[in-house]
Amino acid sequence: MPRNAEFDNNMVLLSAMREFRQHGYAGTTIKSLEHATGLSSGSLYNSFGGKDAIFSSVLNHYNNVVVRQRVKEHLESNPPEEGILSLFLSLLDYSDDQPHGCLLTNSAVEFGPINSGSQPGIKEGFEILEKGFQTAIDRLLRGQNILAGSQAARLHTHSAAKLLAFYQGILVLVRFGRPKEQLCTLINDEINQLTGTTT
Amino acid sequence: MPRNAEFDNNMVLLSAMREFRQHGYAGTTIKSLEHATGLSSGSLYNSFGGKDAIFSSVLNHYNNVVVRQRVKEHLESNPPEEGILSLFLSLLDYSDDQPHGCLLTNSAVEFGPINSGSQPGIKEGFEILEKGFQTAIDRLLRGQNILAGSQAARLHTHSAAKLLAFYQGILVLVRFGRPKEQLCTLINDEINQLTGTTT
DNA sequence: TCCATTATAAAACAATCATTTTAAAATAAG
DNA sequence: CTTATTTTAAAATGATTGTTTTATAATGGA
Repeated sequence: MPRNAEFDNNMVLLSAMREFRQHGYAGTTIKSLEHATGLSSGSLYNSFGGKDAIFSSVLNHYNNVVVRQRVKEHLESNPPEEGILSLFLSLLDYSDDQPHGCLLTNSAVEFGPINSGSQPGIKEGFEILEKGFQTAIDRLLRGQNILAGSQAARLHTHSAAKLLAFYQGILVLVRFGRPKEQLCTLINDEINQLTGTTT
Repeated sequence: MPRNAEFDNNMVLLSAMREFRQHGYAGTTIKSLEHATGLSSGSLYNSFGGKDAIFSSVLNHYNNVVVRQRVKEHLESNPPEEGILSLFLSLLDYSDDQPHGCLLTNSAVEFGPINSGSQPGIKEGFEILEKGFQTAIDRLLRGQNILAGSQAARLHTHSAAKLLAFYQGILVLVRFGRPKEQLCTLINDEINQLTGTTT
């Protein structure tokens, strides 16, 4: 076989990811991807395919290096109540001038219920998140010796979905530009209420 | 003065609103607006200005006929706990095949923290919502005879912001296409937990 | 009626879009 | 070294973008 590519595939995906997170799918052009990645359109089309395919690869990469990483680092750590809290607080870890926002949230909103089916990575990412929340909650209940079926357990029936909703809401507010301090206290309040003993 | 316009301004704004809610700002073209409104681009530019200006008018109209209307109908009604619940449940009132999503949520996510400043209507809409939540919570506390500064009151310190976050999260999940039934039980759980007596 | 002013529709416009083609440069295998 | 194959960069392509221009139709005020 002749000639090897001159670029690092992961680096290119990372650059493209930043671009899509900031400007969305429609707002990102091939030209802006050329500039961001340093590759010419020829190389981009040669190694990834069209814009759709690039986005698919980016989304897949995002699920692997961001979403799964977050779940593993926070939601599978001990103790679960601290992990859940630190996961949410990690959403505020961005350079103060421009929050990048979540590619899953942004894409789900941009594509809508009809077109989001064309990007399976969105649904996949949501499932990774929700399952992560579920396992954390399961461990939380077990740690508090709460019997399955009890009233205390019933309070946590849909907690995974609730956490997912709260998660998406926070990311909308992050993307909207809410001050970090506000979101920080907001998160502490909400998570402590969920994980704390019945106060 | 000569000749009057042949169209109803509010009808045109309503059609354009549907288009922007479904496809976003970037995903909506002048051609699609021509088709949706029945006007030619000439008329659109003549009466509203460019695409930006059309979107501004639509956003303003959305705040007036959707957001303020929702706040007035639900959050200023009695009793407040029922109003808050019915507000959230009203987010699920759409024809089953295609939820339109919230123009504020969608726009905040699409524009991002940098460009959203160019559309003051977004910030304005968020403020209308949050103030509505705040007044409802104030009335709720007063109705429950909860003293300001008490521990019970402290539980509700950031409730308005929390409700706003939950509101945005639900709308992301709506836009993502989550089944209504799931979101319905989710909403009932969350709001009852907030408004219910301390269980 | 006549005219000044506006609304309307269609054509025209340049810029930008995603994508393809072209041709030159590069390299692993023989 | 050769050569077949691939990467790469730049130019070219056709479609679509937002916007402007043009010409025609319409109407309130004099």
